[in-house]
Amino acid sequence: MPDLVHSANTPRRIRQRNELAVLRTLHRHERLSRADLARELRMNRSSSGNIVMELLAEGLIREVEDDAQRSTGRAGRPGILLELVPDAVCFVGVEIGVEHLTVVEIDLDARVKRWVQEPFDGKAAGVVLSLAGALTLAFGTMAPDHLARCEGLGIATPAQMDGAGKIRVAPLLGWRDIDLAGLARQDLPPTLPVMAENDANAFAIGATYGRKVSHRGVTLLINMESGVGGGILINGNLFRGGTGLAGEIGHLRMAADSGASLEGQIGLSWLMTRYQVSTGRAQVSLRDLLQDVRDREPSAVSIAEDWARALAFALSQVARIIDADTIVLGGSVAALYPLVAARVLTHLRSFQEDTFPLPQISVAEGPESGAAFGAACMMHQRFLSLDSVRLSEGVTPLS
Amino acid sequence: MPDLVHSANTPRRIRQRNELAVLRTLHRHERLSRADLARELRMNRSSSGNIVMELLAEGLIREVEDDAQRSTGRAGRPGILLELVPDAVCFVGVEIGVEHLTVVEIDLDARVKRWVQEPFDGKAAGVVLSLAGALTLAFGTMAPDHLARCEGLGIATPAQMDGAGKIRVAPLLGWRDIDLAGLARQDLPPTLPVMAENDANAFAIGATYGRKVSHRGVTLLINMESGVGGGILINGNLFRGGTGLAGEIGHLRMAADSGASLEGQIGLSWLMTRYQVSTGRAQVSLRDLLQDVRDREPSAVSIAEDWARALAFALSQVARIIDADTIVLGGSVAALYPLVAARVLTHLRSFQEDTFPLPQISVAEGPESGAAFGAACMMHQRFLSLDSVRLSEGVTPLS
DNA sequence: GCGATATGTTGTGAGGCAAAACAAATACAG
DNA sequence: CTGTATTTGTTTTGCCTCACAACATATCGC
Repeated sequence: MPDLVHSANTPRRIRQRNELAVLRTLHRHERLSRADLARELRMNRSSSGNIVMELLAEGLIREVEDDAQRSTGRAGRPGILLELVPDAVCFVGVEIGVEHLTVVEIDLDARVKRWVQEPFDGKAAGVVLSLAGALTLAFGTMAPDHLARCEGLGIATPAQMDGAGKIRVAPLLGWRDIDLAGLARQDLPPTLPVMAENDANAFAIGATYGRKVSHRGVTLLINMESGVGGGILINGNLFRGGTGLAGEIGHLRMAADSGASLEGQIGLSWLMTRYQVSTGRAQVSLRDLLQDVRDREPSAVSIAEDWARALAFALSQVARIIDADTIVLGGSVAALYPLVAARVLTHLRSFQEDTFPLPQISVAEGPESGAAFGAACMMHQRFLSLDSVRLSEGVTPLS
Repeated sequence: MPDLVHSANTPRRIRQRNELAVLRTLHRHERLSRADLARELRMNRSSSGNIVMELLAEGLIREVEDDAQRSTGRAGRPGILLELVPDAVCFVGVEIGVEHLTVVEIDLDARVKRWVQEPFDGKAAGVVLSLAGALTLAFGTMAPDHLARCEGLGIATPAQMDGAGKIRVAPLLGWRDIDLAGLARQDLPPTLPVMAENDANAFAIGATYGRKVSHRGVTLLINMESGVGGGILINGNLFRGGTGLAGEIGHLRMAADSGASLEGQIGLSWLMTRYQVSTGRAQVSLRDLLQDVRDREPSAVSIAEDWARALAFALSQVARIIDADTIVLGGSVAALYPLVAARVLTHLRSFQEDTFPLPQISVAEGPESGAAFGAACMMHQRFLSLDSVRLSEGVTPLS
């Protein structure tokens, strides 16, 4: 976060800020001319032209060849559209989970170029083997020139992180006090930025990153699997909280006088256990439960109703505190939501006063939702921020 | 909020940023020399000297005369200490409450120069009379040259505000859809910045503003009177949420299957009602209750215990979601906290896993806690931000 | 008294943006 | 088809801000 007080503002920094502004604007709007950029950023055409010239030379952007776009209908000389060069750089996200290693590679457009997953016993492997396996899966088959274009590695793990990015404790993996990013840097080019992040937070970043909408405002992401995690985004930026645990709502209490946690009432484990009891079958799956709910099977509907009520309670608690205007549900259990959306909204309304605005609720979909993708997006976001390594090239050590 | 994308960065803006950085650093550190400033802001001594020269000419800062400070013990020429000129500007905060009008005036050091309160029936008065009364109380006795130095008016009311700063609805006052700041501007110099804010949010700003500590991190403020309001600060900046209602925890539900709200279990009304019932007395006061708790009067202790438990539950819910590292309790009811702090912490610990760090809890004190003071601080903060009017002097209308 | 050290000030140079002027490319009117 | 209006991209000029280096100033310690 660029702190007004602690950063000097030199003429060189102006240029860096403006270059980033051009890149970010181009990422948002896909294709713009130099004049469009000047209008959007409220700078002179001469300035935008100058900055564009530099970015063209760096190979980060290019002029669009497509002549179909040229006929604009307006009078005047048509502008030359500019766009990001997707393959100019790449970003890799890795998720070290309890059961899988997942690797996602995205380009400068933040589009997925590669998705790899392999089974993995995170608890048994230990830190060193886990990391080695993840790095091999990520970079093992990558050509040297491709690796050289990599501008960031993000690592997501189910761990509590401290403010400095070190793992405080990861119960599911049995880890404690580990500087995962630091360890990874030892086996990678020294210029490659590496960051580690909690998997729920990474998921939160990824779940909204591609979308044009909802970059503005407060978004709550909830990831529902066996456990229930969450993350909060404020104006598209991750809100980590005082100790990196913001949004971790799985252990939210359902009442002062009850030991029940949210995770225990809307998580996959609880759903499957209840479904198992109600059907009497030994083998049950989420897919079956969903079908039974669709078929209005009474016992399944009852389970779904309880789920909806617990979810609505949690959402109302969170909405009351952070006043989120958008809520995105992810994880396999999220598939249950569309079947009971009306019930959730009814409960939500009953928990709030009439004047309190209800948030928009949607379900995350597609392969582009997951902690690995989010970790890659985190590095993409970093590349387009003032922390970018591109900016530190010119620093000279104090003599 | 300075948006990287939507603001051009001109050489002129560098200077503005750096002037602000000097003012803010001086506000934080009280007294610094030019060389100190250069080190702190990582700029050249010549630059800091140049900026200081300009600020001296503007009359916002001055050189300290006090020669006692000069002997530093170190070798080398001692620096000339600089400090803000407190009376160079002033900021006024107004609280239009249900029962009182309150006005607070602070100086550039953010110290209280004036505090006025008068009884008032907000519900009966209506918008126009309320505002007129508030403005008269604030500016009626102010000399013209003093008014000219006023650089901001903040208005706090018990109202839901939208993102643009307009009142959506204020149930306690019976108001709806009112642009309070706009109305106030009509009767004031056009250059005077005016902002309206929810009283709980204003309180939150004020409760931490003076302190050197806790400017960093996430702070939750809770104001407990008849009602219970709250506000969230992230790195010293108010977090308003998607619709300006973040931190409004008074109506937090205590359980999914109960209609009880937090306000109904820790607010002043509930405390007094229960105390009244337990003592059988017709007239009871908070002061009496506190004394009875100190005297270990069993029924009073029981009330306090329930209060502690409900408070701990609410704090644990909030901590789980926003991961606050600091909690500040305010309002008259907060006086109960020191008597049961240990109980609250015990409950809080029982609601959380062992690995979850507990926040620091403290009680706001002194006249410098209140919505009016907070509203004044909000304008002080604005003066030292990029939104400051000082910066818009040089803008030329587009030709 | 003298060197060491730190501060404040001055002059020079480089980097960045805005404004204005100009060349290029298109639409439209006649 | 020609000329005008309009918009874009480029070039030139000038101004502003900062960093750097050099110098004058002030204090401490020997």
